[in-house]
Amino acid sequence: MSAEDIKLKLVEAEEPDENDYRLQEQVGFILRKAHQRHVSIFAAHIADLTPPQFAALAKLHDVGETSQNQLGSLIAMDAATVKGVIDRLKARGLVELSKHEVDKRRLLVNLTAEGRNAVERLIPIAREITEETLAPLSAKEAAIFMRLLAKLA
Amino acid sequence: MSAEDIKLKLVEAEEPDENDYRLQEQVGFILRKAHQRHVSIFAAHIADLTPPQFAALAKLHDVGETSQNQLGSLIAMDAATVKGVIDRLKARGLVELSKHEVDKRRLLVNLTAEGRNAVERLIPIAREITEETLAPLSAKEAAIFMRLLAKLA
DNA sequence: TTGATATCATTTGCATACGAATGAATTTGA
DNA sequence: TCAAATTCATTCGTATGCAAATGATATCAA
Repeated sequence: MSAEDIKLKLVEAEEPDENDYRLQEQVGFILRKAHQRHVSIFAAHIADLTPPQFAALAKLHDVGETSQNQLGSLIAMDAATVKGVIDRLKARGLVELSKHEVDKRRLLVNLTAEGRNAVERLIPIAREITEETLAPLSAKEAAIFMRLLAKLA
Repeated sequence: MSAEDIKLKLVEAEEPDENDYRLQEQVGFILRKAHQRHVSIFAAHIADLTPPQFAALAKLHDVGETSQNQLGSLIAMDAATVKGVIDRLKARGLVELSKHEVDKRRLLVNLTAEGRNAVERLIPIAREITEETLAPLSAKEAAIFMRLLAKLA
């Protein structure tokens, strides 16, 4: 093999052909699919709430009363998105809103009794959802995966 | 320590307290955040296309003419979603549609010359997006992560 | 052959998700 | 103190994403 051939081979190995882009192997694409699969598993276990709605309820259960924006930042939703989620939870009587006495800009969000009951009933199911989502991995693999995923997010 | 205490301790270790559900540690939640981060990186590099739109173009570039539904299954989009994506690409002149001669139900999708130019120009950038998305991981970690992520998706 | 099924595409309705613009209230800093 | 900057929330527009219903066409099976 000539020096030229070797160089060619190295270049091939390092720089993939531009015409050969494998969508199915790109992180973004697989991340999107993994997320889709999770949402589907979630829906199969909890039909009447979406993952974002449950996230809002679970976080409220965890931290108690918060402003709408603050809640949004805790569950990674921008202001516009969290508003829609909270509006729908409010319409269903799972959360209630009130005005902050001191800072009149803030809208405080709280679980209602019904909302609290719902979260507490659903948390065990949410654990099953996590388990089923990770089911394709062994316990060791799952631990490694979660560590690396957290670094990416 | 009494037998009762030991049993209590074991139960605590195996069955997490129902009141202590850590949203931030659930796969679904982190998956959603990782996906959000990727979309944000994508948008910073490619402002005029979304990841699904690019996926459609890249896949068309890869496989050539396909029916709309077939394309959808190749890029993990249901019929309703892929229709919207293709409609918008068509409106921008990046793909063109035609009817299948034999099977009159099918709508064939093709890249236009402009669409082909766009994909070929963007593929190197898409590689950078993948790289930046995986940047928090070492090369070894990234390889492991991709293997495990693929198992989940 | 034809009736039951299945497939392809479309439409509607609902729920994220986010950028950008707006308005109200608060905080900062010169 | 008071004008500028920031924060909180809302609204609008656009783009996925999916369930369910519908219509057209194609395939299968009795």
